[in-house]
Amino acid sequence: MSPYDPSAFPPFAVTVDLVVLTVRRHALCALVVRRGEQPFQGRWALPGGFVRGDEDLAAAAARELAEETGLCAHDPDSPASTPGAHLEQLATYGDPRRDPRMRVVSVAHLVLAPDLPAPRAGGDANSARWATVEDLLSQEGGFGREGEQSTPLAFDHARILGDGVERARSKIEYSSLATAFCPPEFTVGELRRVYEAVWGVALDPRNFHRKVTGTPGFLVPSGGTTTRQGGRPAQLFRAGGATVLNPPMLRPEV
Amino acid sequence: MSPYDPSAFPPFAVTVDLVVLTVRRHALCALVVRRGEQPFQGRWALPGGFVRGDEDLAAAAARELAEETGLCAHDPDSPASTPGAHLEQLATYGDPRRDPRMRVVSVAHLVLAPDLPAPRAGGDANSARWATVEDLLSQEGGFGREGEQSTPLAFDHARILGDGVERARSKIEYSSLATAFCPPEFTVGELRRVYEAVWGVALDPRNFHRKVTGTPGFLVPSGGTTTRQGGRPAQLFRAGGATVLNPPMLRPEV
DNA sequence: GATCATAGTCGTCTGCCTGACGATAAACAC
DNA sequence: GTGTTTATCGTCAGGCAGACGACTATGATC
Repeated sequence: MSPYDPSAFPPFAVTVDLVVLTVRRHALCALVVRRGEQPFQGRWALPGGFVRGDEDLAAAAARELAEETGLCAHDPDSPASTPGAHLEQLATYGDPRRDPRMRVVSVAHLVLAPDLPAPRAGGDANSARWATVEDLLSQEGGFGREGEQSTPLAFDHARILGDGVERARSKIEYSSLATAFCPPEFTVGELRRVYEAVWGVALDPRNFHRKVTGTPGFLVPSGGTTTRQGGRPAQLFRAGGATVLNPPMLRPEV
Repeated sequence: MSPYDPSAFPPFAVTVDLVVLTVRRHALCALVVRRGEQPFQGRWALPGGFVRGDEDLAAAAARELAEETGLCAHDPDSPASTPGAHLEQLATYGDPRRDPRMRVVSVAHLVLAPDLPAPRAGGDANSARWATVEDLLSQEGGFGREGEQSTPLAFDHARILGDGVERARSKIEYSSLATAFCPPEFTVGELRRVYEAVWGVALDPRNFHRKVTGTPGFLVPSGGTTTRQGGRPAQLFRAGGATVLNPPMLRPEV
């Protein structure tokens, strides 16, 4: 058979889905959009869309991210534009029955962003909002506290979200990525609250302070101080050049 | 526009590519096949092929693996068949120009296998062989020692292989996956040689022994001993139930 | 202004883990 | 037997982390 025989490579639709995580009010939150069309019409889903014919996967993810949030993604693998959020490929989901309409392979991406203003609705999404990961992944499917209908996420998005959250929880152990959740300048306490929100545990402020200030390249003092968290003024830091944390910052065991 | 408008989702071909790693003669080796057709005809490439229309990604990877090696993959996410090799999704590569013929998105998978007999040729591959990762990733493109032509891997397969090797190097730090390179029963020394081959470093036999035998659930004694490595008989072990190593087994720093 | 609550920062102590390395044990080759 | 190889146990010092005491500097409250 000819290598161009179409029957040799059944056509797939390829999409990108985004797990956009942030920390708001001491809770790990994900961006979800309400679906405007079938299937799963009216249900919440991860933002995403089709990859264009001449577009790289990371570019498609960055485009969708900008459409949904206005964020400019910073892909470490590509020449950096304005750094705003961390973007990395997460995993690819291709179960033949994951979309009832047709064969869709979705390349999920993970975005870690600082706390953002209210999300703006994207092109084909009725509305977008932040929801706590806890609500989204609870057995009932979430949003109880806000009075929303308690439905699980569309498609296999709960699994994708779970994978993204686990990736984030694991990556902040041995990388400096937790700073991606922080504004450009932040205090040690703010960084600690990021770890606490992502891991869902309480950390000792004194040991945490010793650890992060003692890890070379993790934090560099920016000179100023702030009192926006109350209490004694805290020193302001920026993310240092280090990307890997050695030794790592291990989660407390259960 | 209708959600079924074909122009909304340009068709892609979806393939799986395999990074099959093993340890042979104290060296980390990867499985490569010689391409029988254009493009890159005659060049070495990672094994792989098109995903079928009704096939899951992991199933496609397991099928290609069986076709190339006869190995039965053990995907931890799916109900285990005969455990033979570890298989996990690695990453997805979708640069629009990575295949000159058409738009191909390739979902790469990583396989860790014990030392195998000589590979058997797959369906559309002229021949298959093991090559050391060092040779494959050297600037010249490899195979100098064997007298082969010194050409780099086809497509973007050098990058995929590099990503797979780095994943393997990193994963054996904090998981028990190094046992996937070993036969069902193995000695501490054999396991140490796996770490040494994958990381490319020498490890202290005494500290290594203390570490792996002291990590709960990593190794369970199988009762017997062997002297197949020469010297004093060594106790035989099987892989224990633990999948994560706590505390991890960190690579020595450079 | 004194007091309190809050948050940040510096130290101490102890136990665990690791790297370096000495010593012994049990096989094989000669 | 002697030497070589590999396996295994032990010791010791240094580093790091968890637990926690102490002190500092702000705003809030009385």
